[in-house]
Amino acid sequence: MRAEALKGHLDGLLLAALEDGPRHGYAVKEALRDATDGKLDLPTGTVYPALHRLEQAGLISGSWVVVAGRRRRTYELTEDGRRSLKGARDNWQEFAAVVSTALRGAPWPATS
Amino acid sequence: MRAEALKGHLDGLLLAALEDGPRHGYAVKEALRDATDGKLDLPTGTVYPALHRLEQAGLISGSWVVVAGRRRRTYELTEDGRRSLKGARDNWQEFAAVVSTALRGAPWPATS
DNA sequence: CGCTATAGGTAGCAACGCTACGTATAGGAG
DNA sequence: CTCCTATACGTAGCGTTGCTACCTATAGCG
Repeated sequence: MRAEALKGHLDGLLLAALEDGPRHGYAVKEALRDATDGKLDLPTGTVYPALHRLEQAGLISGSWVVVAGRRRRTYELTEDGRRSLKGARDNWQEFAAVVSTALRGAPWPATS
Repeated sequence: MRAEALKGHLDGLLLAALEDGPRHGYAVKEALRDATDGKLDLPTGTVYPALHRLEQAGLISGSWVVVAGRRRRTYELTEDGRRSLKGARDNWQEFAAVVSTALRGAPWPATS
């Protein structure tokens, strides 16, 4: 998968991974990997800063938990986050439709 | 459409717009707009630099033409461009499938 | 004569995902 | 006991890239 391809679509994926309950960052990364059959294996340097952005934006809220001597930052969706996820899904639908149409090519208006 | 959404997907769209014959930059912009029912109305500041990039990369080749006293830069796909377009379509298919899957959410692995 | 559509262009910016690191603990392999 | 891997979090800096805002110029119409 090309590096730039994800730009602007990552946030929705992260929100979706938190939709059915709280998860910590590493688990989000794994959830996305598992759900996509390994095809979406995000580097941690992508996941953590993105989660920080989302928290900053108020779309998720995080809290520290200690499990088996390891500290975890657990995130859950806020109400805004839920709304944003819905918006992200709608946007994706439209975006995908537009790109699919334009990429398919035909029928182009006659070449002038 | 969110600004960042297109990142990494523009090149394929431009190549697709040139698939069935040479077009100049402005016509490429119009072709994409018309083909997507006005939903993909790229600013010229996006189109022209992108075409320059594609020419630089050897995916399209351009030449100046004068039509009705107006100079036009007409582009056509190179062989590399045709290959790249094919690759872009394949990548898009995979990318769209992955994002659609992850965005849909279910079924996530059990929350640990 | 002014306005719009057509046609091309650039400079500079902002966003954002990635690479390459660094820290630390738990647990199994040897 | 030690080493290695998986788990878990983090940041600095970079490169790409589309966009905003602007500029130039011609054709054609009111």
